Amino acid sequence: MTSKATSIDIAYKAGVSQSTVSRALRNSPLVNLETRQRIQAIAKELNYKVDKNASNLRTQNSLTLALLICEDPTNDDSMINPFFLSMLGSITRATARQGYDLLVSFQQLSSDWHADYEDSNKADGIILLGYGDYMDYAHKLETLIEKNTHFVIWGAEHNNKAVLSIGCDNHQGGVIATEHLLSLGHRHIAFLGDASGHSPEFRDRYLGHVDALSAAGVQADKQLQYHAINTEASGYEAAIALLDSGAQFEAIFTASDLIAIGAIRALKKRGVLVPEQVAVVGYDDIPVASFANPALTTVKQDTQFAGEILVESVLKLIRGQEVSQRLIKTSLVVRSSCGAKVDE
Amino acid sequence: MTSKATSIDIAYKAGVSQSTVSRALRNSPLVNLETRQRIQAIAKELNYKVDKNASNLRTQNSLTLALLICEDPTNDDSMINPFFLSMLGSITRATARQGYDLLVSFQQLSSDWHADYEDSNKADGIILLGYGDYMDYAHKLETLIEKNTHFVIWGAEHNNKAVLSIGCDNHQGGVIATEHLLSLGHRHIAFLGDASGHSPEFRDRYLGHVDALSAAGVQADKQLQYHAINTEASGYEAAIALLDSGAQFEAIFTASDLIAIGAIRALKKRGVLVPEQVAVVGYDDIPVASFANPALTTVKQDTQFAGEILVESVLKLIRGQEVSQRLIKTSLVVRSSCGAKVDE
DNA sequence: CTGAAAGCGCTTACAG
DNA sequence: CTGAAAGCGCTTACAG
Repeated sequence: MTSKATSIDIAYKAGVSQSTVSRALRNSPLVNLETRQRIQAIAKELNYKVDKNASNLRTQNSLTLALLICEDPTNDDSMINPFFLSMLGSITRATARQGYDLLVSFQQLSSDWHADYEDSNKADGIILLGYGDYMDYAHKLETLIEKNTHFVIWGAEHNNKAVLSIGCDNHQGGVIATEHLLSLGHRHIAFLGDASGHSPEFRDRYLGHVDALSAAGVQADKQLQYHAINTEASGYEAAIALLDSGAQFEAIFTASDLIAIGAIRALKKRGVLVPEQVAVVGYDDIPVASFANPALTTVKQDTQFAGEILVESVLKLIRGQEVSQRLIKTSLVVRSSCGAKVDE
Repeated sequence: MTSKATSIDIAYKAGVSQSTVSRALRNSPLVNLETRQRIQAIAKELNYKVDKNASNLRTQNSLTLALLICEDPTNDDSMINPFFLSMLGSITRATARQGYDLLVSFQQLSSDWHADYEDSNKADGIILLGYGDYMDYAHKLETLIEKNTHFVIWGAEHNNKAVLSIGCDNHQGGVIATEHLLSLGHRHIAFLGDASGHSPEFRDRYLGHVDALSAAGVQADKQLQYHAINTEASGYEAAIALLDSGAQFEAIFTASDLIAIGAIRALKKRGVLVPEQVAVVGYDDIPVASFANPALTTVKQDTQFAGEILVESVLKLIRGQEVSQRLIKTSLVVRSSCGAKVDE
């Protein structure tokens, strides 16, 4: 292996000073165009790449973003929330488009992640993707704020105004899902998901659901709300409990697709036809949703767009520009699980 | 924001030289234990973190790995191969366990990715996750080899011996899937997937399939092999073509779960019962597999283990240790789509 | 338009 | 056991 070329090697070959090489490679107009091109040609020929560590050290930035995915301790290690996986994809792409690199890390709630990345100059800013209950790590957020870390957090609006959050409008998502079921004539609509506030996103979906019912003159029935966390198994159990309660219902709105898929499995197990006897609407539009049987009608969170906004926002923070909370609108993807007519 | 503490600040506070601080923080036994602890305490108090750029520049390594996921141009942007997503999760974890950071990037075949990461000292080594046909970028691999980049590639064994590949034993996977179907009494088994060699992994699965048939005294029927790429839609089409051919078959083995899910959709559409009339076995055990209806019997690639081996291998390469090609055994996950008896 | 020089914050021989 | 010093490879004021 011939050792890597440095700017000094190029300077030598081009017969100029190392400073000029550095300027030329950054395409500085200070350098004579012809010299600039000659230097760039030599750099290319020697397969030269600027040493990131050296330039970062000098400029005190890293052109890198860190993505911390905070895992739900209630989930087992092996399975990551598919919704986050979509986000990961779009964030990766958005980051690259902005000329930044992306450091990815899964974090246990327990570990000492706060601030490490920016303090060690590994990243200029941090994007946090976390499960429901941000209260659990409020303390860690405090530390981040205290240290003036540039970070943005995905999810519900935060009560600490120093925290910039970007998220989809969960209330609105709950509204459109419920309005859709109402428009299909359903009046007894069950809700499967955590409505306790432990998971602010789920709670907002539930609140949207309740508000849409009220707006239609339907009183939400507390007996039709069953607790579920974001897993298929939990959705299954919640639906079984609902079924066992003997309550009357013609539709189910779930706080997530995973819950919906579990619920559908429970309904099938009990011989209940979906959507003929019970209509189901999920939330997230994860890839599985379209493969479910029947294909799941669901509230789509635009991960593509969300990833872009998230990246754009941290970058603004880093550059000291104005940024503000932002709620992204959701949309309904109508498939067959709700009983609406669609071409397959 | 109080500006970040440096080792000099700590030295000042501890009344020692900066060199001693540096040694103490790396826990060098050269430094008196008591002094060492005092320095570490001060560092903690000041929330000091070693500047990565400075230490990397000095030591000429980055303690960072890069994961390049090469996307299949035949797939649309939005959907990443779910199998890769699992791998991403396990690689991220394995990397962290080794004390390394992980840079993640999705790469278009077209772009100029080769070597950038290691040349610019952003990463010490590279893990490549790519779709089927590595021949398409053989040239880029050449460049990597030429530059003595430390990299390992996921997938089929490579004909260039300078390339280290780690992968699951696709031939064996094809064998166990087929043996299982044979054991259930099926003799006319269709194969859905690319068998052309354009995708070496799919071809090996096919070859395993053919060999298992031969071993059982069954002649593989070329009429029962239909081309499909790794998407649900392609699986659907292949199954429709198979159905339309009028050929007789009681089972289908597909080169991937996505194909299997598409095939099941096609079978249902045509009123064919799975598994009663046609048994289906997939490949990958992606998360969707267990939610499919019926739940998919499939060949599981142990992503957890694979991620660990992949990371371990690049690290060995980086350290100049001995490493060799490695084939990881697959296992069969029996669910209901094959008609075998299982408790649900 | 170009060059000499300082310095980013570390690590590590070298000397004691 | 500790310190003074060099140097990793850049970028960028400063001087011309």
